[in-house]
Amino acid sequence: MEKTDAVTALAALAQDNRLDVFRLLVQAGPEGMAAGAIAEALDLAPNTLTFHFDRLRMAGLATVRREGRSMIYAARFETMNTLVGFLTENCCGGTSCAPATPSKPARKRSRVPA
Amino acid sequence: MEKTDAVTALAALAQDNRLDVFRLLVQAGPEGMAAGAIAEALDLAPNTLTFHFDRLRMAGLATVRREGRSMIYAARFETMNTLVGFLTENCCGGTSCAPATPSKPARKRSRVPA
DNA sequence: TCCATATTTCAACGATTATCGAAATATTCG
DNA sequence: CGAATATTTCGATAATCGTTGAAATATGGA
Repeated sequence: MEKTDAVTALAALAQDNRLDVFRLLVQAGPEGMAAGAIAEALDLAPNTLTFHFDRLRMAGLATVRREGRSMIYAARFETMNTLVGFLTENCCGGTSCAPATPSKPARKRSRVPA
Repeated sequence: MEKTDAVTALAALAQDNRLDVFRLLVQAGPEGMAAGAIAEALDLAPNTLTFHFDRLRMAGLATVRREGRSMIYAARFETMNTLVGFLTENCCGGTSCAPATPSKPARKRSRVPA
């Protein structure tokens, strides 16, 4: 991930309403949510919402698809994970840094002992 | 973590020079770095840098301490980790989210928060 | 004390941002 | 077709942002 992509993604999340939208999408899961449903859930004007959707989409944090009259938005989880990795890159000069970092190489599920 | 704290932290990271500063601090580790050293490393005017440090500090992403004539800034890792947790809260409605490609069994990577 | 170093404060400026209202576009249904 | 629904586009506006230059503050050393 390029730095400018990271800045774009962070900027997309760094706004009250947009963060609400994104978190709602995250909770909605891969199936996403109709723009109208989001507008109602967050009490936002539809045109304002379009503006925010654009930002999220440009940042690679959301996708759209049309379904009848509705536009269905969904979170792009992969981008978010990449972003997190970018932030913690070379953390503490490469040495393991004390607190519970998500960049840690996560314990592998132990194989079934022979 | 409150939503407004998350927005503040994200906004603090959502700027080219500030993201550079933060990542430099992350890589510098808990001991931190002198303002002057950062200014030199990133080629930024000292007053501009002070402005950015303030943002990072207000967002809880950095700390300062004086050491002689220098101000030593260090990253606050805990805040960053909390922020990441906030973003992925209730991911996919609590069910394990299989990101992006449902076709492949997907390599194990980021852990799904409980 | 005086001087150099290191950093901060302040006022200004152009640029970007989020929101609004009104009008436009796309889709479905009768 | 024409009406209703769902969303987007456009133009305007106030607010916030990042940078600059000049001046101020704090520290350590001669």
